[in-house]
Amino acid sequence: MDNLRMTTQRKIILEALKKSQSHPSADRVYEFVRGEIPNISLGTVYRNLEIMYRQGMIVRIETPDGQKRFDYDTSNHPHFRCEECGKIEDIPLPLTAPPLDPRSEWVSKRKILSSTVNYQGLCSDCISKA
Amino acid sequence: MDNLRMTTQRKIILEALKKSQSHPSADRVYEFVRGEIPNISLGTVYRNLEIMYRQGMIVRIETPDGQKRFDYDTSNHPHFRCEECGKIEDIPLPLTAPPLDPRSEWVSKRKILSSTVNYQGLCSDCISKA
DNA sequence: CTACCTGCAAATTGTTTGCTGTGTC
DNA sequence: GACACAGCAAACAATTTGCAGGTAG
Repeated sequence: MDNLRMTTQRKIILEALKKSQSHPSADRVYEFVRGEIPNISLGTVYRNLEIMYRQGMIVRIETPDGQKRFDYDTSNHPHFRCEECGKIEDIPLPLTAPPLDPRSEWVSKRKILSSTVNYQGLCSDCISKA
Repeated sequence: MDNLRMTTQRKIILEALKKSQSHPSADRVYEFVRGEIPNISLGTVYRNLEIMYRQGMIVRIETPDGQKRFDYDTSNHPHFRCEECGKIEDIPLPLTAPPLDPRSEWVSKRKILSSTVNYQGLCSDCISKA
């Protein structure tokens, strides 16, 4: 039941993510992949992104505009989101969330598994447009 | 055009958020508010949450389960999300994202406006259930 | 009195799912 | 050859929007 198959579709979807710097939405991935497999279905794209996400093969990013974005890079790295155009970029600096003191009472009652850091602002494109 | 009115509905929605510790979704806010104004419409709740969010009166939180949550506390504080039950809690510790070095080339090309820190794991309820 | 706002319902948007045939391992 | 997976379309869930009447300032 957990036996993954590397179908042509899955391979190309993963490839699309790998090539893209832009953390595309399912929709964008669909558009791209249709260049290679014109009759692929949107459902297949969603299904594969979900499966690969659950496998930990890719990362899923929540956004304020209600569309999930996907990232090929599974290393824990911070994202920067442009508040103007919505673009999401990787921040190429080693940054991690401050560690939670395990001796604190609040922390000791919970099990902390992971953390994420995000920055927002204006990207270089949107700055030069303004 | 940016002239806000404090209608009964808006007041009660804000009140509901203020009372709630649980970072409710629009749906939950709707349920609560119906206790006071039985014939309020869900559209009104959405409209008001959106307006108040845009005014900076409240905070909107993205979640992996595809429902936005809202927070009365607009101070920049970290959230903890339980991966089991989806509950979102405020972390009562002074924690901020690491500052970005403005001298770095990457940073200098952008305008950083804000940052958020999030932690994920298991809440105390879900630990004791396991 | 003037727009902003409400309730209602219909429309959109993003995503999921049931079905039936297919291709991977 | 079994069983995960594809395509297709219909179903869903969260949120948005058009309209006509109501109300705060």
